[in-house]
Amino acid sequence: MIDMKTADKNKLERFKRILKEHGLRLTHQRVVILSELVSDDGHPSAEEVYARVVKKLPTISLDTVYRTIASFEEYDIVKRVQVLDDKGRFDSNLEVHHHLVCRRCKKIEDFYWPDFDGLNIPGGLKNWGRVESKYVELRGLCRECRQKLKK
Amino acid sequence: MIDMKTADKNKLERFKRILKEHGLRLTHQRVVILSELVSDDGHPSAEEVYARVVKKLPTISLDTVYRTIASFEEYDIVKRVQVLDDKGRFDSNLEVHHHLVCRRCKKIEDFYWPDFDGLNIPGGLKNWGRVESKYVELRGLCRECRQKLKK
DNA sequence: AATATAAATAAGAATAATTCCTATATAGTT
DNA sequence: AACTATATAGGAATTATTCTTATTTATATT
Repeated sequence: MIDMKTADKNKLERFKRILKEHGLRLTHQRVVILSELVSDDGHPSAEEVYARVVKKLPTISLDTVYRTIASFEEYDIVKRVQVLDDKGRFDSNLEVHHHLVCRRCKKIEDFYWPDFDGLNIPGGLKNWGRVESKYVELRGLCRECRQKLKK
Repeated sequence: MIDMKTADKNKLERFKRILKEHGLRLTHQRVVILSELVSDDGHPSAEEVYARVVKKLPTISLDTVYRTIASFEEYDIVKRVQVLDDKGRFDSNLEVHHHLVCRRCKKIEDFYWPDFDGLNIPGGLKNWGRVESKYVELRGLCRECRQKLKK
């Protein structure tokens, strides 16, 4: 907390502003959950966030973690990531980015791809409706899992 | 079944070949489940497949549907699709394709995007591991849902 | 600083999706 | 037609998530 990165501090400030704007209370639980989310870029699940938060707030309930993250999602404070046949996970990186997913260990890594971001979507999609975001998922085997499978 | 499209017939033939190759039995249940999957391009969930299959095989169990689809996945007979905070759904379209997803009604529509398929992934990803597939998800509001929200 | 009150929380029950267990049935082989 | 290993049905179990309700607490008000 003391050595928090500037970017993380900015996220916390933005967070507090959003709570105020929407008349949401600045509870101890919300602050701790958000801090854990912004300091963990490993796309943790609700259970994983709970495991970390409970060390600081021993009486917190898992439900509070779920409920809190759900409201963070609603106000665009974090985003949900869903990888095939895995539980829901969360991401506090709000920049336009994409994911590399390992099919074996389910590790999720962020990456940036401006060439893709600039690509126009196929013309034929015009009358589907309104496309709001474009997301790429690259799937494969991460280096560690490749090594393990070779043995 | 009588008016099955040629493409669907081919899928059934490929399916039978795969079963044989792997020493899997050609059960009545597997044939019916596969038929429902190939004739439904709406990306049904296991429950939805079950609801359709049970009309033809009234004693089939939901577990058989799950188990069967899981083995279909294993042998690349169908693919799993996972949309944010929705249940698992299945896709018998085995061509390289991508998805349009409506955030409101969760409808999933296939689309093709050769310009994307030809794009090289960022060089910096070289040492992540082995990327095996590239998948795009366009998210937004479908036309119907846009209309409904305007009212 | 004390009080009021609406919102948030903790704890556990409930639900939904999926998987496991086991006795029975059956596809493919002999 | 009989054999045997695989697959199935049915229900129990598990996992992830959400709901219910009594209690607590953040914030506004006094």
